[in-house]
Amino acid sequence: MIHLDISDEQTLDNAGVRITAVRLLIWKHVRHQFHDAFNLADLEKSLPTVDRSTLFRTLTTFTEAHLLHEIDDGTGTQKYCVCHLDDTRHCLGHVHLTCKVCHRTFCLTNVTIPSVPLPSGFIPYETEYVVKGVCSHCSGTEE
Amino acid sequence: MIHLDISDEQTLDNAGVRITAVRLLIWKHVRHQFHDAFNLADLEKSLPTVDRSTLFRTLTTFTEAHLLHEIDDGTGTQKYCVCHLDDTRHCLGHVHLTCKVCHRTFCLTNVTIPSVPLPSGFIPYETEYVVKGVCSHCSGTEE
DNA sequence: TACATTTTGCAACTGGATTGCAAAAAACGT
DNA sequence: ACGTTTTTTGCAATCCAGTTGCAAAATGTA
Repeated sequence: MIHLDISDEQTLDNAGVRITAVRLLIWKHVRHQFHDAFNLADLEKSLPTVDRSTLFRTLTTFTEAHLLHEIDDGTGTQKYCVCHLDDTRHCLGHVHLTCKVCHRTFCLTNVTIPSVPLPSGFIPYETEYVVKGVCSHCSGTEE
Repeated sequence: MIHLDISDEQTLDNAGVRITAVRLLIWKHVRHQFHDAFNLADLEKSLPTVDRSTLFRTLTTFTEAHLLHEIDDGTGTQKYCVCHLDDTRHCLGHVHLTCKVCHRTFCLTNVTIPSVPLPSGFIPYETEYVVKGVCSHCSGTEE
């Protein structure tokens, strides 16, 4: 989870991620350019100077450091999203919306996943809750 | 959704799927061999006489005819499961469990997905609810 | 500065999904 | 039943996202 009042350098350092020129570039980019979930291909397009494998490894590093979280929205490609909340609730599990038209994915950071009764013996670790539909932008119902 | 009291031929016919020798072979196989979710690779292994592309296209045909439903359990490969209930609830959405150890996926056909408040303007179509954890078999808590 | 460690770029590879196309099978009209 | 049309199947090739080995570059450390 990131803090708004500290520098990007501090954010990486706090998360235990060694600072390099490339990592800082990538972090500033995902932090300021992407407002919803993005994937490796998105990042590749917008940062053509950095190699795909480096982007991939950096995303993995950031995810392990809890600067990003991974989303599996069912589109077949792994997506990532900046952890924007200070509390741990965010990364424990929240609802995601994915649009069948524009293929964008959004986090409902304020909605926690309702639990369901599980069969005895099954030990849960994490839950994925994804609503597929059409977003307000694509449905034309935006204000 | 399939009915227990009719023949496999009837099942395909009722679903509007033209009957061929290969389709009947595949249907009998998925219907009687797999008790939980399976993927294309599983089917390939157990039916080596049928080509992968045919299996793939047949799974697509069956899914479109609502004989199977697709599950995205986050393991990275598309899974399928026979629709075992007579009502429409089954294919509308139920909870899936996936085991991090054996990578098997199970349907909780009797548990419907609890709904959450959605932002106005978003039009929902379907919901994916997957609990990742360790199944009773792998956790050693089986009876 | 010299050396050790980590990160990066390149290229190659993996694995699952998917497609073009010709042969085989099934459906159809007579 | 026969030839004709349509659909299905098998094969091979391709696509694409993700991933890895390795040498070069960058960074950290004495």
